[in-house]
Amino acid sequence: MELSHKINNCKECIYRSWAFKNLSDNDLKQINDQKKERLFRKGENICFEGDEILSFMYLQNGLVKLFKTESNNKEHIISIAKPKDFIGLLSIFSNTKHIYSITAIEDSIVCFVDLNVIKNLIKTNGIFALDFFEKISAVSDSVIKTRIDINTRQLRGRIAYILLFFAKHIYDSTTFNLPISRKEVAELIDMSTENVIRVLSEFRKDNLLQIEGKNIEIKDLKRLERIFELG
Amino acid sequence: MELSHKINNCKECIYRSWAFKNLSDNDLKQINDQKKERLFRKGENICFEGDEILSFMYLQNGLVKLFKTESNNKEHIISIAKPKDFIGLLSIFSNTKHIYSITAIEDSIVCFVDLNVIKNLIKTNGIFALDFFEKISAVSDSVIKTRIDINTRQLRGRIAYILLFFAKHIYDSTTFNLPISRKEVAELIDMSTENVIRVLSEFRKDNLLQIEGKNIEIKDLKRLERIFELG
DNA sequence: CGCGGCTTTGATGTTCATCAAGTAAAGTGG
DNA sequence: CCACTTTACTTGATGAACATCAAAGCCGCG
Repeated sequence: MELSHKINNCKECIYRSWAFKNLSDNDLKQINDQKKERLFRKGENICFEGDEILSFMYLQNGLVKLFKTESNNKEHIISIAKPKDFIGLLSIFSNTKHIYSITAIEDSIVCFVDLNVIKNLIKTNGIFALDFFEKISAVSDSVIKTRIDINTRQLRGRIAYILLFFAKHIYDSTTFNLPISRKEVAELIDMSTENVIRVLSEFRKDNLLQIEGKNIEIKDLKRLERIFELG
Repeated sequence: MELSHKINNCKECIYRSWAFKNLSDNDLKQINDQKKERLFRKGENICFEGDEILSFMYLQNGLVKLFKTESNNKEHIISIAKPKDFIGLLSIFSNTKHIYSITAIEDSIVCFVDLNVIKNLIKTNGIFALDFFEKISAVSDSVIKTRIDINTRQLRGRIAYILLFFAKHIYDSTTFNLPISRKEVAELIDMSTENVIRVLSEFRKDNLLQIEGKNIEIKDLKRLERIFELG
């Protein structure tokens, strides 16, 4: 990952196409003048449950997890956000405090835009408002869809899901380095760590996967997809 | 329920406070002129998965369920919407077709507003845009939170959840008529119909509930809440 | 080097879905 | 309105899916 490349001008930001394509130079300047970019190292916290929401947060690069700490001190991962995702979900409009914690699971660059600036743009630029909501709606809908996909399946289907998720949506390759621990996989798809490991081993023995620590190669994509489909 | 009372003027609609409080008389007229209200009888379908999205739908009265039909022809209920909820979730901004089906589980009045009128208002009335997104964000966030609440609990906790949901959020009473069948409860909280019945019987035997068919009285709210908390 | 957290495998018991079978309730057509 | 059919409800018995416990190896880190 190229982290030394610091984007200083929104106008030239490669992610501008996202929801900001219809901003005038003037509106864009509003964002550019006060936005802050920050690099978070793998494992670093970006925000905590209960923190005041001050910014709209946009993931430029890397990978982060949204999670909740349960009463028994266990963590439950809600979703994994990838580049171009806005992070923090919709609570930024309906809450004053973050309802989830966010941590980088790979070195990540997050762009912070003052929430008031965004709100002001929504008020004054109708085209932007629609573009913007189209995008953030898609993210929220996909979180709901994912939770259902996971919870209506049993263990093998869930593991298949998460492997396909990383292969297709994150790394666009059948070979990748799993960015999270077995324990975190468990927290993400609601199963025990032991069973995550067991099912992965089973898949390896069945020649579906090749595994060396965090390094995973999907050797039979078709069959893995079928396991996902069948639940 | 008073279904003969047809609301003809948005200006006097008791639900106007919702997200439409800051509309000028002129803007309100735009909505009023083309909105359509319709009564759906218990069991009637409001829309199907795959239908084109033409309207913003707002539940004035009654109760509806959002669900998906799985490949094995089983239904999976995503959420139950109550009066003042907009129904259809956020997909209305990021999709052209409904991703869930919606059916009335009690006689319900739904108000349909042409989606283009809403989009136009978002474009031209910034205050409205913000009010509006604040409300619909809250609904989406609550769907996500609910799915997590349910799926991180085991059977007794899930049944406790659903009983408390109806008692607190829908009927505001510890005595109520369960509007859905045991089977639908099962589809909503991801468990088998038999086990829904079993846990309900168990709660009855433990003097937590009194049950006569669909009629349920919560006799020990505190203990039910504790069961929910403990999972 | 040693400690704590992650990983792995096996053994055990719990939770839960499924199957079966019967009763009650709710539609449906004559 | 009644016989008939279907759908909902209920309970028990069984086995599958899964979490939990236990023990040991591994790895990174101070």
